[in-house]
Amino acid sequence: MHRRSKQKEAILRILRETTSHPTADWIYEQVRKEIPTVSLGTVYRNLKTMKEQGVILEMEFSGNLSRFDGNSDNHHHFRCDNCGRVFDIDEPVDNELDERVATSTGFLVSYHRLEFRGLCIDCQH
Amino acid sequence: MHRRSKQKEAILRILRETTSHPTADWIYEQVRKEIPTVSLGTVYRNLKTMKEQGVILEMEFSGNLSRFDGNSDNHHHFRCDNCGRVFDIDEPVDNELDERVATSTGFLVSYHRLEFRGLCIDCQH
DNA sequence: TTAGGTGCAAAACCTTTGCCATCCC
DNA sequence: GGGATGGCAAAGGTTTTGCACCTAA
Repeated sequence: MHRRSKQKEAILRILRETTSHPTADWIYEQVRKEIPTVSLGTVYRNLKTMKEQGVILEMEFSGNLSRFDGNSDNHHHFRCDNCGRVFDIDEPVDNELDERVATSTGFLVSYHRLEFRGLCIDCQH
Repeated sequence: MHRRSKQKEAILRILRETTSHPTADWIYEQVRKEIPTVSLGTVYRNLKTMKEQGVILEMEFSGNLSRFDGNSDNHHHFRCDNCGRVFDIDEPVDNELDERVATSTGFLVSYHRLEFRGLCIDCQH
């Protein structure tokens, strides 16, 4: 079914080694340092596959380009409106919220995403 | 400074008349019904301007295409993972959350966005 | 052996932009 | 009149895809 390849493994490792929520292109540049012949298409293909398998998280809510997160646990993000960097926030996830919304709407709520916006420390001056 | 045009007024009116959080292209199609010569570029230009002025909200977190919201008050959204529709959720906004995160991170937190995911009523069967 | 993965390049998509005509104020 | 706005089309940038070749199982 799923085969291993050094490209796929490099992509996942690089994603897990950083906390910077990189874009596909950034990941491509990093992979290229160890596999110079890798193609951008391969990076996109693997990111898409891993996202569908729940191995990684695609952050669809962070601006123009998609960003990826090697940690697929449910956690929150802070995005700086000035420099665009994304940080993990360890505020606990409130699952009661999902239940309240499920009750009031009749929808089946599986999870929620929380994104804080503002200015990071570096950009407040 | 800012002049009026029937294109701009039509775009804003259409956006305010719907609760469907449309894409730029959907808005373009609607505007075209009353102004057949309108161009997609004009729709994008005006959406961008209104977004910068805070008149409308761009929902950057809803999938591949941007979606727009004629209601710029702070409120939450539910996105159906099956049909992709976006609904407003009237769960109250918790401003304490922003303060907690500000305290623990040192960031300046101006607001947060909350997006629920799951299946809407129509897609549960 | 062979289904799945890769590289490459083209295509597809969404969004922005330059240029010139047109319209408001 | 003169700056703001629009129409058109081309450019830009990101993501997807078709195809021939390669490779892990």
